[in-house]
Amino acid sequence: MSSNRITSHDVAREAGVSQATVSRALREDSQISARTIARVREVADRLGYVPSSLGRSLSRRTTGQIAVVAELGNLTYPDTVPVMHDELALHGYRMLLISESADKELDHEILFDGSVDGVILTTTRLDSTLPARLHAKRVPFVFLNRTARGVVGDSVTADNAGGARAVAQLLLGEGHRNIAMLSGPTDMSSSVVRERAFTAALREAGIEPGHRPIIRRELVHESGRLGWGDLVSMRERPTAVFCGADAVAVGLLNAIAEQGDSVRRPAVVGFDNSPIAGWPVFALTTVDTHLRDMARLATQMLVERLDITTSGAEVAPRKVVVPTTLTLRSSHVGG
Amino acid sequence: MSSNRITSHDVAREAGVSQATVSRALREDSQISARTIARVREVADRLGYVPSSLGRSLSRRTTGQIAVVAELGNLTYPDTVPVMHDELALHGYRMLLISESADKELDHEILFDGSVDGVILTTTRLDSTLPARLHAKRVPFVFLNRTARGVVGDSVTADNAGGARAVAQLLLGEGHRNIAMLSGPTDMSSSVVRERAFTAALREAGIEPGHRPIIRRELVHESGRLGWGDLVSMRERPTAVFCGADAVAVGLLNAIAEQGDSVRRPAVVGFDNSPIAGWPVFALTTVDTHLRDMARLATQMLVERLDITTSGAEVAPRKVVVPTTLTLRSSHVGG
DNA sequence: TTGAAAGCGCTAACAG
DNA sequence: CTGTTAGCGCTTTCAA
Repeated sequence: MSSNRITSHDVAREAGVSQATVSRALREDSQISARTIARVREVADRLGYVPSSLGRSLSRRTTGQIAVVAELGNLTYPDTVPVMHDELALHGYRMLLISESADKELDHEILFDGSVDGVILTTTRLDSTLPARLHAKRVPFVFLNRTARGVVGDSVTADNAGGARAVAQLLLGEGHRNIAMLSGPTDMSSSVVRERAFTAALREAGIEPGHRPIIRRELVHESGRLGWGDLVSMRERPTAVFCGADAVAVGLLNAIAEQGDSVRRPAVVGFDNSPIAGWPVFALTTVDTHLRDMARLATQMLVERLDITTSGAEVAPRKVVVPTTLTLRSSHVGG
Repeated sequence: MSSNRITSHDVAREAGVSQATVSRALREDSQISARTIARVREVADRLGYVPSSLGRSLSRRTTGQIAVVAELGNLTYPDTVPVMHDELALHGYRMLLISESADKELDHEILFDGSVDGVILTTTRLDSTLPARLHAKRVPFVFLNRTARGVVGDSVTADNAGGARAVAQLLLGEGHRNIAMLSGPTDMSSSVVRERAFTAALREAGIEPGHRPIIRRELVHESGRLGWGDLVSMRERPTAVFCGADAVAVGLLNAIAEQGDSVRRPAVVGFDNSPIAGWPVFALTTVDTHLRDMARLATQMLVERLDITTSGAEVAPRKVVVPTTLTLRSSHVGG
């Protein structure tokens, strides 16, 4: 039935002050007398008053909320989301986690209906219209490890090209001459860059097209399993495989494990250095993208952007590229 | 500078109707003439008008938003969150994902400040004050695979006791007589029930206390690794280990793998049947709690509860217990 | 079928 | 230091 919500009016009446005074006292806003503050506080506590974020947001024209668009299936983000959450809290913002699956694009209505002050994009595809729509609606945003076609915006990206080149050199140095890549979709900026740099490095080393087959799928566990099926059916089976993400590499290693010890395992290298890569059963050699650092950086950039926007100033978008680190374990030696 | 937001007033002016008519037309609310609806729609689209959820929520006294309190470290929830999201969407609700870490309890302010209509609790500890506070503030909620001490509320739980008993029988049937348990914290309802039922089953089978050691830690990967350290230091090393969650079992198997093939591996059984349990490298025998079904059920219960609350009726809390299924793979035979 | 007006709970001038 | 008064953008009577 009736909404039992306690409002600032209730507190005001009970404390014998005006509603505005309650509002101020609870925010320690202007110079309200210590006595009044104490009294209002006491009454508010006693009544269990919690200010309505709806009323506040509507009145202030700012919500203090930031949306993080993340993909649940992605193994890397249980790591990064807490970082963003804490960094946002540090600056007085609340995090709204928007979960997105690769298959179905969300309507994203919540990003446009005034529920949030800004957005961190971690899943955006190259041809997504989302960034442009955010731009048109003046919703500040930042890309984390992604970019979109023809869209200007703050971004933090790993040095995907450098990482991929390092992998190429590692594998070539180990003597491999037939190296496959289990790459990601062509509309995923990070994956495209990795693939391109990797291919280029192999080409420069004189590896022929037939000896650098590329298979593209979503960068998920299942793709690694499917990839193994593709590899074994090749006439000359590659001796090494570069996976566009750790999730794929792990799927591949799982598929191989399923065959038992009979098969000769190719060298396998991943990308991301997600926690699972370090699990002894995989001991995955991979490229550390320092995602937690990237997440913190992206968050800070968005917060700064929010300040800039509020102040009415104009500052050009900033693009930060974070160096990667090759992380050697044992999967890059075949078995 | 100024907030460029387009409001229903802007649309009204442009369409030559009143603001109220815009509101109605866009909701196809009362009997607005088809012509007016069409015109308003056209103008709204052209102007890129998106209704403010703040204004709507404040006016309606209901937000259409449901918070899901989940733990990011938990391996099971990338599976369940999409289920809840879709089920909520089906009923016209939006999901707000609140990430919680085991270490630091969030302030949960957002659950009380009018931002949401209801809450799904998936991480609550036995002695958490959260459920009681929600109850006091009349915020409808439902427990998913959890309960709290002395709190009445709708809940969906797995038959944790039945599952644990099934594991005991399996291990006893395999001839084990010295069975350890890597259990969870004593303030986690699901874990407490599993441990209690398991211990009882072993006791009934005449297994002596010294042959059913229990080690309690958070139900996370790291605990499995630490647990292996504890096990190897025992005078009579257990031949089988029951883990309170798949995450622990996987950590344990990882620790064992680290030692190489030299060690005799104990039988290992997990709980949850999270996707990782099915990975060939682990082939984890475990108890399927059918978490996706549970998640759907919990969501439906909350939606019903919301309807009940709105209608002003009184319906006693419902407790649903979902049967578990023992899922045999190969980890329950030692090596 | 539509408009005018009140109000959801808060913040923010403006007085005093 | 505190009260009064306008809104923030929407929904919802009540009239017309």
